[in-house]
Amino acid sequence: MKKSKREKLKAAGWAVGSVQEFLGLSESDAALIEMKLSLSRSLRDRRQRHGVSQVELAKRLRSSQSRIAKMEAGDPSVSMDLLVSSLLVLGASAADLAKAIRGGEGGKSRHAAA
Amino acid sequence: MKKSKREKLKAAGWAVGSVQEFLGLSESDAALIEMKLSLSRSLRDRRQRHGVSQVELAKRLRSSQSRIAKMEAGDPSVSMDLLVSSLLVLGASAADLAKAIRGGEGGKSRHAAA
DNA sequence: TGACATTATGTCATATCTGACATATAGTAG
DNA sequence: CTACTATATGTCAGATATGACATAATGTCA
Repeated sequence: MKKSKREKLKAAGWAVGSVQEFLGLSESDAALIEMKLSLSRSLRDRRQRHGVSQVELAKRLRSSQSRIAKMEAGDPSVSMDLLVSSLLVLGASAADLAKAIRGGEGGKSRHAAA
Repeated sequence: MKKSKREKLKAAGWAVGSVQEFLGLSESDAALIEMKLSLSRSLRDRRQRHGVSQVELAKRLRSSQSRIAKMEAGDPSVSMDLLVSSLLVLGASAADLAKAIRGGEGGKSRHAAA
């Protein structure tokens, strides 16, 4: 898929949502990126709701704090596998994942459950 | 996550469904693997329904026929990113993806739509 | 202010994934 | 049988992702 474009996106600072428009990004490339961003938002939400620090999550994942940070920052260098693994480790179900992929759960609901 | 276990799984021939049991596979590792298998089944289904050959799909993805075959065979060497990209290229929507991840659409419905 | 916890950013060696290629194995038609 | 198309399997050099590490922000509490 040519990673260079994703790098450019990151560099450009871009507003979240509807990524595509600004460079010749194919329909499906854009969709994939938005999915990953949605997952990364879900990850931060879920981690915080569970009161887990990045360091703690890194331990559970046998990864490192810096990689968790990159995940949550939507860094292009993180794979979908890692994002999904992280959510699973935080107890997300397949249904939760499905919702996250759709873009659901992105914003903080005002009166969220624990 | 230690890829070695996945390799073993592949080597063992395993029956599809409920992968976990047989080696000390963590709950979430197993879930990830089952998700990927579900995606690979969806991929084959969708590709065939669309009457697209592996060679043709490879072209659209700028990948190669052998990689498509590996994807559909559930080879441990394929990333979730690639599986998802492939489905997207075949016109799958986020909702379709969500369903696939859940394990939905695994079996061929007898009177499926085009 | 300082001491501490948490998160962000950058770099790098190594592990893993990827496309390409060769080749094998069906299946089908002539 | 041959020729052709589709799919499977193995290998490998090059690309990308990964964990680890250092270090910089940022925040909090006294």
